[in-house]
Amino acid sequence: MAYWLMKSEPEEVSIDDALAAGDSPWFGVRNYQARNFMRDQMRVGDGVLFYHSSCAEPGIAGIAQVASVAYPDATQFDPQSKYFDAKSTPDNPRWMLVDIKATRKTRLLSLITMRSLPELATMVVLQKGSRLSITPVTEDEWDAVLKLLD
DNA sequence: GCCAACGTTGGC
DNA sequence: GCCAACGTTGGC
Repeated sequence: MAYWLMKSEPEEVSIDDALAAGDSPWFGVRNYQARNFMRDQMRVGDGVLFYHSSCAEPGIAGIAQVASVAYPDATQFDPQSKYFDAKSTPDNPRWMLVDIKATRKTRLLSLITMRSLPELATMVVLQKGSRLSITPVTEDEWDAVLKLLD
């Protein structure tokens, strides 16, 4: 079992949206490293910290689980989508995703608070220059975050 | 809106 | 394969 932090812009998909939707595809990732985490390393049942980014109060807003293995992101084939990729074909899809199931909304653990806590200092998302939308979380970091959210 | 940091593209 | 130019992310 592994753990992850996944960023979502709440204007697009918030923790409330995700809770209402049930299992839903984590569409729109267009970064190879983030794709590779989903394609190669995620397993059903992995723990996910649901993070709100590009908003007034960025931070961890809920808990989720990986709910499927990887499969092609349908938005890459849709010319109407802002995630359309003309260089990708159904025979050779470039972008993969997993389904995510939100399990609960938590109080907001803000980025500012996260930065102030020594037990979270090792988190990849907090490293200087880090902007990956999906980052691995260690078991110690996961335990520390859940303890803070209790 | 700014801009640091990082990723991608494409000419050579 | 190098690397300059350009694009994107995302906090502030």
